[in-house]
Amino acid sequence: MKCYICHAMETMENVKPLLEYIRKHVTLTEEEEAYLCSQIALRKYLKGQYILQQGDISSIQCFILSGCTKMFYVDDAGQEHVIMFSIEEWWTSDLGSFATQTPSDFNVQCIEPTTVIQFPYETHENLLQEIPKLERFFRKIIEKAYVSSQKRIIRNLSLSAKERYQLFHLKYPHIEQRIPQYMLASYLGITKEFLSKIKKEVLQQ
Amino acid sequence: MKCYICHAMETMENVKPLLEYIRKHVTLTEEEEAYLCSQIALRKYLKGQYILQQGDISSIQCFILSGCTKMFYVDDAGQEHVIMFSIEEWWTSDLGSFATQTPSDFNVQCIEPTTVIQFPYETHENLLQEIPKLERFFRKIIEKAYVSSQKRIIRNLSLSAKERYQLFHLKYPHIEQRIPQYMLASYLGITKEFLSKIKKEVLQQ
DNA sequence: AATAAATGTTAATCTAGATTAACATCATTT
DNA sequence: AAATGATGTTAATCTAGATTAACATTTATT
Repeated sequence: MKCYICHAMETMENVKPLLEYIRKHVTLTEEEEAYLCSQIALRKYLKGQYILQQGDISSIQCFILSGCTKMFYVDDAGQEHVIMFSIEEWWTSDLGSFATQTPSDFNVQCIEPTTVIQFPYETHENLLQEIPKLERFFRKIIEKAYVSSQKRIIRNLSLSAKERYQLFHLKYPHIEQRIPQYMLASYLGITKEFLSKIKKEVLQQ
Repeated sequence: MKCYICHAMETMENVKPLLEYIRKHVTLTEEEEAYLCSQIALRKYLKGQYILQQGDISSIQCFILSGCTKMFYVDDAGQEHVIMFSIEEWWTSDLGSFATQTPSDFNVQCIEPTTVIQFPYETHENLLQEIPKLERFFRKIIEKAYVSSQKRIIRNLSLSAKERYQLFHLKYPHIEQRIPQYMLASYLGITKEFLSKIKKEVLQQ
């Protein structure tokens, strides 16, 4: 099978993680996989580059092959609020803006050099109609995202800042290592000064 | 068309709001609609009854025909945290538990006498495979739910309690009228005493 | 009509986490 | 290696919202 992204054999490799990921949820035929590949594109971003900016309509859904992104919201007071981090084998984009084709509330910025597979909106909707199994796949992906979003709401309502930090530290040690501490503080909903204090307390215990 | 729920003509009325709601998103044939109706059930709950209890696996997805429910989480300290209210023309259930068939983190309780249309899990999955347009429909519903969940996270991170109250008051005045104030406080993530104080301030302005 | 249960209010006191500001490290560029 | 910018720490002070507890009002039950 020839790579539909760059038409060369060697970079066929790039699509593999995506196909394997999809296989975990649904089983596509070889033709369907090939067709899927013909509809997507590879894109590399430098550290600091934006995949999406607040106010723009999200035209792509991105599957991360390598790198790390943060999705954040800048409020009226100019304060940044990190909504989520995304790393390899996960999605990044404002799904709301993508699905409804309305201006996004969020920014998505690369905090490492990042390589993604892009699903453009126009082809995405057709693709799902042509391959209902993909509709199923995306439904399941969104379900997962929704569930973790709900869990985040609970955590923010019922845990103290210290407990939230400890949970993150336990669940996502590999992410903690890759992001500056002030961004984690923003994700946890606290100031960097307070996170610094918490971490000291946790270490002393 | 005969009613598949109760096999009587007069209660065919009951399914109408659901069909109209579905029509806003996808177009089903008459046969598809009939088949859908054959797979669902009507259920009435009294005020105070539980549709789902924390720890149980959610076996049904519910579309509300009339009434009002709250979904809430009881934390380790015994504190209740309201995640969402649902009224007519909306869904209620722990989608996470339903989708993954794992024990739920949430309770869903009726705060009014409530009538719902139920989609049982076993038939739901088949239904979606048999009618891919319904797969699409549910994908869109979940997208919507996910988007509002994300928005809630932002609100909780970037707005003060007073601002959150004012927003709720503006956006959901019809819900505010139907729920006791202490439940709204829980939804807003504050104590009932503090909400009482806020409301007084807002009125005096 | 009387009582109990559920809901809402007020005010005093307390605390988790914010703010400010000065300083410390570390990484990058010249 | 000096300098600049990005990141992290510490400590003092401040505040939004929690807690407690007493009381008020509304609604349901006998």
